[in-house]
This record gives sequence, structure tokens and C-alpha cells, in this order.
Amino acid sequence: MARGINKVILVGNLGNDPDVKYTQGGMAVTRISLATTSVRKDRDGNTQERTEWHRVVFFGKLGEIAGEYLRKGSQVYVEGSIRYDKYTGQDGVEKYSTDIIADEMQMLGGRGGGEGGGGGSYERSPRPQRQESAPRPQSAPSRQPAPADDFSDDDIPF
Amino acid sequence: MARGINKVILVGNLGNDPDVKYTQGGMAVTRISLATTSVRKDRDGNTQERTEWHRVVFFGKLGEIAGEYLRKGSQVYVEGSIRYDKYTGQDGVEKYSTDIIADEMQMLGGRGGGEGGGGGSYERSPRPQRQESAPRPQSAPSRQPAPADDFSDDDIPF
Amino acid sequence: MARGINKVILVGNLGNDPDVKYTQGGMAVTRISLATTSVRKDRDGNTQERTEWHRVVFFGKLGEIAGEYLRKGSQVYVEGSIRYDKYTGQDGVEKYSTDIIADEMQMLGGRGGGEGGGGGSYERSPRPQRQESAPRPQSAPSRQPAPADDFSDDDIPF
Amino acid sequence: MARGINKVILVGNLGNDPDVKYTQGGMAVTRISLATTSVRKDRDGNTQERTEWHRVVFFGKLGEIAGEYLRKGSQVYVEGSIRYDKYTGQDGVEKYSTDIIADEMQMLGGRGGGEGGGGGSYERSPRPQRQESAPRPQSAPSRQPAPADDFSDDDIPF
DNA sequence: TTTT
DNA sequence: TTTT
Repeated sequence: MARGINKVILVGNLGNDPDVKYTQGGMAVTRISLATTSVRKDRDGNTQERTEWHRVVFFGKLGEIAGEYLRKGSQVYVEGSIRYDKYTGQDGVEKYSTDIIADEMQMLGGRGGGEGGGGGSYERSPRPQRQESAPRPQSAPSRQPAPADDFSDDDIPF
Repeated sequence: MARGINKVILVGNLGNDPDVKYTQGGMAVTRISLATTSVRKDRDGNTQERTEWHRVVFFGKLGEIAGEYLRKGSQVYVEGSIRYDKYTGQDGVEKYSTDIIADEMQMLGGRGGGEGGGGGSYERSPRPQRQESAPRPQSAPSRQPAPADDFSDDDIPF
Repeated sequence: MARGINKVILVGNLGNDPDVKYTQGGMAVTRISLATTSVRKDRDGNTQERTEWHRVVFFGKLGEIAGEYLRKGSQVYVEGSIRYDKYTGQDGVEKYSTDIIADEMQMLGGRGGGEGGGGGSYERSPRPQRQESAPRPQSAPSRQPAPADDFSDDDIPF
Repeated sequence: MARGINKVILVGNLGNDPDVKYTQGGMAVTRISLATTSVRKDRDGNTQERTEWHRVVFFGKLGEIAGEYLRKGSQVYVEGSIRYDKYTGQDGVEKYSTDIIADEMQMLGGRGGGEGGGGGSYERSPRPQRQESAPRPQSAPSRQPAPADDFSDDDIPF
């Protein structure tokens, strides 16, 4: 449960190769710098461009895939959320940073700038539940008021 | 892995109470009819309205929550994807239907029209992996090139 | 002013070249068929694919650009809204259709599948304000290959 | 034309009443602070909350509407883009800020927290085309409480 | 600083 | 009907 929606959708190109690090626990933390450019005409009719550089972070399996397949120049679709952080720099001054925490990624263009090329979409892996054994979901009612006749006993369909 | 993005974001009101059914396996399949209205001025300056009625489907845990908390008139945020189906009606004629398969929902407005009221956001539960035992993720490299110094050993953070 | 949000975001590939028609008033109405594919593992661990074919419609200037630059196989980002229509077929039977009305488009991949290639983003032009004499858009070709028979001479519809 | 997609979708509650200022040219520049809260379970099964405070900016007509109808506590849907700015503070130190530039807004919940209540959606007005004499917008109040000192007399910025 |  |  949460309260509110915080969703970001980006399509842009990487300004550099991804930066991949690992936590002590072995989780990948991959960062990219992603450019999106918008264009408008100013009041004198001149075309003006402005580029935003987004700091995008991928965790876990998604971070490994990003680190492996993305390269400087790659075009990529990213979906995630905004996170604002405040920290104290080495100079003792309070600083602020903004990151996009990715939870879905799709390489675009067939060969985005890297050699591996190829498009493909990946989702952030669900956090593994920490539990002794996987109990049967308690949410399923013991008695069904009415069958959903157009779905078999499979799990959630497409 | 997938190829393409198919994403729908809706904010609207329910035209009726949810319709909850269950598969033989006990999975909830809840359907709602969601109205979104757009307004424009026609060439004569008159205001014209048009309402789309979306058929939204919630599966599993999300379907149970939708069935429990949503009511006719409730305002809700839904995120999901479009699914087109083709089937043969009882009259032998081919028919087409379009559904929005929800994977996130948030009740809006503090008391959307039902008594339970209250807002809150819910995500579609991840499909449980079917496996003998949960093996340690092979994706974690045996050796880490560099520690991600700003994340502890926790799982994926906020 | 409106009531509700009806938003669709697609990234996919064209199954065919665009179909461009013009209203009697000279407005372009361009249709494409856009594929998005999702993949999941079924309960037996087998990979299953499912492709949705979206009918996307571009009006006006955006329709002209889509018709000019998109080609079969092109990868494209589309943003728009869902519209459901009900009509009576030639056989007297009521039918339903679902279209995505585009209001933003971006060609992806650096060379979308056509020769013109190159990416770029375009927005639906605002509806021209009613004015003394509506000059014929200069971008409309002097000869229309085919009338868009299902749209009157109005400006961009809902 | 542009290159890239930079899209943000937020649903949240205002932490304070809107701050409305006007440029010397009479354009409203309204700022709100919008909270979105996410919840997760940490590895010990405890519920953890994290709230992001988004700085959202509305320009022009949209800014006037936001200033008029939104209030502390109001729930609102906002669509826009992210803009990162870098500036030198009064202390001579370089600082960074992140804003969400809104181009669509919808009040939620039937009575957003203010008296006017009611939901409704508004889009950013298209930039007026350069014209002989730019008439002063009639919607701008005859007296501006405070100048929006960080925007010149230009129209809606990036 | 909001909200539940 | 696309794409990988």
C-alpha cells in the first residue's frame, strides 16, 4: 500500500557508459546519465534547445542487465520514480541530489550504440520475500461466489 | 524480456459496483467499468463532452482489493496495459473486446464514493515462481569490481 | 477542463506502412498498426509470447509526419488516449472498435526502418482557433489519394 | 520536434497552500510542494515509509487555476516534465534544484481540500503565437502580490 | 509540509 | 502484419 503516484517515463540517450558497482551483498547498482532534449521556438521565432541530464539508477538484476547491454549513445526507454536525497558533502555543506530509480528498461533501436545491440525489455525483479517456506496465499477465499468462467486455473494471465 | 511498451494510465469513476468472480483455482477476477470524460470546444465554440467507458480487469490479490474497496462512483487511479481479444459469440459471430489489465490501483479522494473510503495504492502481486527450492540468484557475480558505497547490503531500496 | 485521465503510452513496431487519407477539408488521417509484445513464463516454465496490435490514428499535421516518416517495421513511441467506437457494419450488425488517438509521436532507433530514418518527436498541433477564413493548410498535398470517409470536415476530433 | 521523452506523472497531496507569483509581463508562476509516499517492507518484515516532496511549477493560465483551486491538503494529479537547474546561491556556492514543470493538472476527490472543491482537468495553454500587439491577459489580476523574480517577461519557459 |  |  502506498499513498500517491510517483512515475517517470524517459526515452533518451546515454552520455557515457554505465557505471556499475556492487554492494557488499553482491547487488548491482548501475548508474547512467540520460539525455532528453526538448525544442521550442522563442518569441523571436528562433529555435531553442534544452537538454536535461537525468541520473538514472538500476538495482539488482536490472542493474546487471543495464551494465551489460547499455553503452554510451544507446537509446533507452526507462520507467521509474523520482527520489530526492539530501546529504552532507565532504566540505560539510548540505547538498541535494535527484535520482530516477528505474524499475523497467527497454533498449531501443535495434542496436542502440553498443555492439550487443538488440532491443528488449526488462523489469525490476520483485523483492524476494523472506520467509521460512512459501505458504499458500491466504487471500484466496475458501469458497468462490462465482466462477470466472473465462479464465482457467492459471495464475495471473497476460 | 519483452519487446515494446504497452502502458495505460487512467483516472476515472466507476459506473457500477465491481463485478468479482473467482477461477476454479481461487483467483479473483474483478471487473469494473471506468469513465473518463474529455471536453473540447467545437468550431462553433460550443462545449462538447465525450465519455469513454473502460473495461478494467484486476486479477488475484489486486482483484480482491478492488472488489472490496471500490464502489459505484469511486474515483480511482489505474495503471495497466491494453489487451485485445477476439472470440466467437453464442451467435457464431466473431467479436472483439478490449480490456485494460490493471497492475496498479490507487483509490482517490479520501472516500471515493464507498463507505470504506480511504485512499491507498496497491500493486499486482508478482507471480510466484514455481520451483523446488529457491536457488541463490546466479546473477550475483562472485567477485565485485567495486563496492557501491552508498548502499548497504539490503535488497533493492526505495 | 475535463474529468478524468485517459492516457496511453506505446513503444512498438509497425506491421505495415502507414495508411494516409485526407478529409474533404484537407486534414490528414493516418492509421498505423503497432505491435507490442510481452513475454511471460507459464506455470511449466515455458516462455509464452503475446502480441497486441494497436490501431493508432494520427490527425492533422501529426498525421502528415507519421505518413511521411514511418514505415513498416519502424519503431515508434506514441502517446495518446483510448477511444472506443460503436458502429453498424454493412451487414447491419453492431460492431465495436478501439483506437489509440495519438497526440505525440517519436521515431526511435536512428533509422526507424524507413530511409528518412532519424528520430524526432512531434506533438499534435493545437486546434486552430476559429477565424475569419480558414486557410487551406499548405502542408496538405494538392491531391488526396483517398478521402478519409469516416471523418467529416471538422478539425481534429476527440 | 524534440529528441527524447521526459514525462512525469504524480498523484499526491499539497503540503502547503500554493505560492503564486507573477512575472512583470503578468504571467502567473505558481509553485506547490507535493507529497508522494511509498511503502515497503524491509528485510525484517517491518513497514517502512518514505515520502518524496516534489516541487511542482505551473505557468500561465494553468498557474492561475492552480493558485485559485488548490489548497494545503488537496489531492491532485499532475503531468509534466523534470527540469534540473544549477545556480549560484547568495553565498557564492553552486546549487542544484529539480522542478516538475506541469503541463496538465487534475484536482481529485470531489473537494480537494479547498472550498471550491470539485475535480476537473486543465491543460497548459499553447504558447500564444507572436502577434502585433500582445494584449495583457485578462485573467491576470490587476495587482500582483509579488513578482516572480526568477522568470523574465518571456512566455512559458522550457 | 501533505495524506491515511 | 512488426520486432528480436
